[in-house]
Amino acid sequence: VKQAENGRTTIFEVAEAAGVSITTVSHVFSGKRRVHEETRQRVIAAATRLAYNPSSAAKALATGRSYALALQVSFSGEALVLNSFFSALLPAVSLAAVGRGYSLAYVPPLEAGNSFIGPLLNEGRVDGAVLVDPRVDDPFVQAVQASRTPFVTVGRMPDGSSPFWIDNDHARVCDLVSEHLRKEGYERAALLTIEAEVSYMADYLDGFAAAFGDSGRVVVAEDFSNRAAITAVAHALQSRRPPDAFFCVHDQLALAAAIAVERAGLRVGADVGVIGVGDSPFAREAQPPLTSVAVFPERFAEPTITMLDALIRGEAPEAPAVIPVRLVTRPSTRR
Amino acid sequence: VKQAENGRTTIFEVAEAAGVSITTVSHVFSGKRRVHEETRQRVIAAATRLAYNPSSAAKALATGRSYALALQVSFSGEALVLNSFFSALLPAVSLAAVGRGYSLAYVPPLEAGNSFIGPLLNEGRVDGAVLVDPRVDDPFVQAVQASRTPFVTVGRMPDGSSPFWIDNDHARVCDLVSEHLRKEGYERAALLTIEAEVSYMADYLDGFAAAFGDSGRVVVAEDFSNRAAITAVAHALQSRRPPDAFFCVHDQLALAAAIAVERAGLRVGADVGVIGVGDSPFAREAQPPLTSVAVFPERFAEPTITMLDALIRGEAPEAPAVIPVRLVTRPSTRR
DNA sequence: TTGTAAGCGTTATCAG
DNA sequence: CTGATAACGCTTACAA
Repeated sequence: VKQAENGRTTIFEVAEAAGVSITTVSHVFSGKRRVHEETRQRVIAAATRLAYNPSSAAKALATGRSYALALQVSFSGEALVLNSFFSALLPAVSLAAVGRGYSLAYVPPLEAGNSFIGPLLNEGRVDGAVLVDPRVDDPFVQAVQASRTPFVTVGRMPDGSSPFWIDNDHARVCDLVSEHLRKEGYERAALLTIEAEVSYMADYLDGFAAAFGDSGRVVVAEDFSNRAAITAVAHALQSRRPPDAFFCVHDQLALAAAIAVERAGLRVGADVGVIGVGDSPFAREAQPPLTSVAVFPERFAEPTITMLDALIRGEAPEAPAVIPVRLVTRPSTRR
Repeated sequence: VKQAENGRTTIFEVAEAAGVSITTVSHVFSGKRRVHEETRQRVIAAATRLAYNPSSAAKALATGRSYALALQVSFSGEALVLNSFFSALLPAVSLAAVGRGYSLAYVPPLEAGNSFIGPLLNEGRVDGAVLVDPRVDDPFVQAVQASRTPFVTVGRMPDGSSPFWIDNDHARVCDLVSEHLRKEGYERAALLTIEAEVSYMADYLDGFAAAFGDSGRVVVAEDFSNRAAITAVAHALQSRRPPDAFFCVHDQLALAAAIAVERAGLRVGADVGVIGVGDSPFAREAQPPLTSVAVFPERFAEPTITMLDALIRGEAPEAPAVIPVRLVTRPSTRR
């Protein structure tokens, strides 16, 4: 019988202790074939007593699977700091992955030509990837596609190239917002957004145009900073027919918009409505509290992992999932 | 010669194509022994042509190392959302890990008894762990110690049980703050903090006591929410000798403190100084802008991975690293 | 400077 | 219901 030199208990030792072959031990752990209950108990007992843990490396070599997934977010820096969606998504996805026996490797945004993209994908370190807010020109996204690694996106591929995605119901967001603003009597809404090549930006542009048509107007901030948004909003407020409401694609932009409105000597709510997306703590605790469309990052976890797991195992994945949203009304859109 | 059935190029195919043994191919890639330059070139050429990538699973099985690290943060939810330090730390650490050939597995905060803690650590999926703001009673932290997995902490173990850590220079934070407040003429500073079993909380309590002695006072908020902090600060301001400055252990608390000060009819800066830690975008863009002690999460990455790598390889790690901080003065502490 | 061959600890294919 | 045994694709003594 083989003895472990490095201290690890091996399948051989368990087999000997239980008086069975390693084949049986393997099957007790994998559940891939029936094992007589009594035998099973003996094996379990022996394994427990010897503190046996199957080596993931050996399993990986034998099966060709690593039982690890990669998760990448396309942005970092302040965009990440200010993104409460991601902060909630990451633990949830990780937990769901772990619940399926996968570990979750976090991949930072990588620059083109980064020499670590290849190894990660081509050395068989991961079985699949979760791409959050993917951009078509992202080097990692391209490498994932090139290496034929199964992947699921959170948010859609902007070019519609992948049918495997989970996304917020952005269309519904637009509907909820437009309906609410109308009901409150706002007439000249503007969409406050930033330039970014992710799918939901297009959704908001389309949805906003559909809901507001020519009466709507699009204001683009340079980036996610307060400074940029304040400048953009201030500028819009000085125009001939200034907007009387701002539909902001992110709470962070909404906060800035509210500040700009007040600096212009107008009242948030009574004069100019401000509404955001995300329902972050910042929206809740702002002065005045901001109306926002709540999204639920935790709900992405299970569908995402389920879909990716199916893809990896070559099974037919379920249809793309659209996660519901909810409007939370607060004083920033009350007249 | 073995042929790959699953499509992967193996070391055997490269060896044959280059007219050498697999041993030589192995050494060309690992660099663990000299290979004649000409031979080396042939091997590289063959490997490139065949798109060879060494199987990480096979490598792991042969060497006993997984080339993966785990990173865990002890908190989640709003505490995580509001923590810009972590959002910057994660990509930086991941990049540094990847630069050393490791992938980085994100481990969510796990509850005691979670059945996935064991496998992750005992199946040899990771060679080491990074524990961010560890708490002594955290199940994962305990499991890491029990499994004898090498680990480095970002922030110290509250019980001082591990000498392998990287931390902000919290003592210096206290010095900078007290010196600054004194210079600006504030005389009755209060420390605004929350209850949490992480090392830096103790640092601030100690540092504050040392700097302000009996003239100092500690105000404890229930949690990191604005509501809790506002309540605590409002209460303190109503006391007999109200503080004339708040030293807040986090920018998030400082923002709330500023709100509470204004609601009490006092002016931030002129009447009551407010100073935070983190120098987050929120501090920068607040009204008035908040004085804050800047910290540099990106600087944690290299020292952390270097230390952990040394530990894993059984080498002597460098001394604990203390990362410098910097005071950023803004109107919230200007009289 | 290079090669041979024995592991590493599983899974999976046959055969009983 | 259970076992032998050949992969899986590397690393690393040991030998030349």
